[in-house]
Amino acid sequence: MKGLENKNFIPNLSFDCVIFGFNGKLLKILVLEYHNTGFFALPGGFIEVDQSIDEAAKKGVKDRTGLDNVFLEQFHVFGEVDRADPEHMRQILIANNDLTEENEWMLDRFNTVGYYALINYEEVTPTPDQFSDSIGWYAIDELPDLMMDHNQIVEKALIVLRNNLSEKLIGMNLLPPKFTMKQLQSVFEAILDQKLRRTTFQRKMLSLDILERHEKLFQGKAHKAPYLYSFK
Amino acid sequence: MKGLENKNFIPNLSFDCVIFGFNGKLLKILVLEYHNTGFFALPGGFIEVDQSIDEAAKKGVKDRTGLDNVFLEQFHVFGEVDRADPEHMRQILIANNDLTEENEWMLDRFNTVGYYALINYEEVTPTPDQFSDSIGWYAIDELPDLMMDHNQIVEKALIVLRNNLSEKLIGMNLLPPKFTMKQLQSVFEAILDQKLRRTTFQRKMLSLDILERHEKLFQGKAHKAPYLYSFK
DNA sequence: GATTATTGTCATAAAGTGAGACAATAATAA
DNA sequence: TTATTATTGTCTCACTTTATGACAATAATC
Repeated sequence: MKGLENKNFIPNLSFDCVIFGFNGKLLKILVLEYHNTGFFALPGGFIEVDQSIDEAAKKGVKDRTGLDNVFLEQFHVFGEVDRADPEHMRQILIANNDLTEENEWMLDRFNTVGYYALINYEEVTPTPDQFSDSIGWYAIDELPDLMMDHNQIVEKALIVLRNNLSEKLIGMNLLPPKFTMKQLQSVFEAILDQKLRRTTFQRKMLSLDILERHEKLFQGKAHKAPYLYSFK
Repeated sequence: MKGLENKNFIPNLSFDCVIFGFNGKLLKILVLEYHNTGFFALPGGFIEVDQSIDEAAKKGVKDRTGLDNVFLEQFHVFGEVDRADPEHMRQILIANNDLTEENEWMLDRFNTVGYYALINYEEVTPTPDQFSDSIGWYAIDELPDLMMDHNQIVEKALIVLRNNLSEKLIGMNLLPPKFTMKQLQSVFEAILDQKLRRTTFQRKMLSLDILERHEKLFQGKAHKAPYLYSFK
């Protein structure tokens, strides 16, 4: 199998990544479509015997997005006995001519560690993995039916993201290094799925003392030019 | 091996539990001491092939405490390659006369799912597992050196507990079904490791509308008797 | 029956948030 | 060149929440 040969993986354990991006309007995630099966799935993979789970997930995100140094955090382990139907994996292996004896371990029960990543949408070149022929951005409320329990994994990731948004101040990971206050507000609104009050939002963000204001203004629109900010 | 024979476990994956209790003054956790090795460790175990990770952890807590229906939640997966020194496990197996060929899988790399539990200290009868000769409560700031990365696991559990305390309102799980406002405040103070203001705390708790006040008062002290409350 | 320690509640001050007003200004239209 | 438009940065005032202290109520003890 391309890419998996000569590697030793830990059995019964995988990782799956909910990779969030923001296109200026909508919160989106990266979804793979597998060859000839019509299955949609989250980007994921297995853990090599001499690789930490974090390293494996980090490499997974790098391979699918080209990005290094991304905000990436595990959020939950999904450990139900029958969370993954082995029949799905069988069909994927068959579609790839990979249903060999040495790959049978992939049909076993799998526990998976869920990770979520926040990335700068503009910097990404999505790249399919060896099983899939397409990878693309899907708005969070227009996801296709995903394999196994991947829709639930996304749900849980969203809950955790919403909880951590204000507390950990991670929203800026979805934006370019320099951004306007309005862009930042849009990120919060997209994630929380609610409108926020402009003046209150601005006052709060500034009071947190985490933003650096740059004198260089963002111009090009027919109105007062807003400041650009970066994360301190 | 007593208790493990005839069972099929998932390799390379375990769980460990940080079981919190509150004795009225201090926040404590349950720690095991292993036979003849002097090793201290968190209660934990392996996951059977037809058992979810949650079920395994739940059973682990039941076996060590006798308690069912306990607040129990996973908080982190520890997946570093060398987080567990196989030499420790080897010594434990030797001390138990269990270092057989069929137990060699226990010497392999292990990823572990960390759980934390909050229990009513008074209801517990701590029970050692088959490898350990003692189990006992240790104050959170007087823990012995634990095996492997178990001290770090406790650290992380504490951080998560502190974060979730106010948000998820889980503090009452450390108390008997009926408790006074002062007891509840003591729990918060022990977990957060800081003094809280009595009137503010009381007003906040009552405003949350999660407590039921009972007319039956707690008596026995030389002052006005406080109300008893229970969780709604 | 007075004393003591602690409780339940209120009063006031301080801090934080909601909601709108208004001047400033970059591009566009006149 | 000047007026218009849309949006930004900031301020104000009302309202809500939190901090802090005061005080009466009361169960056991002296």
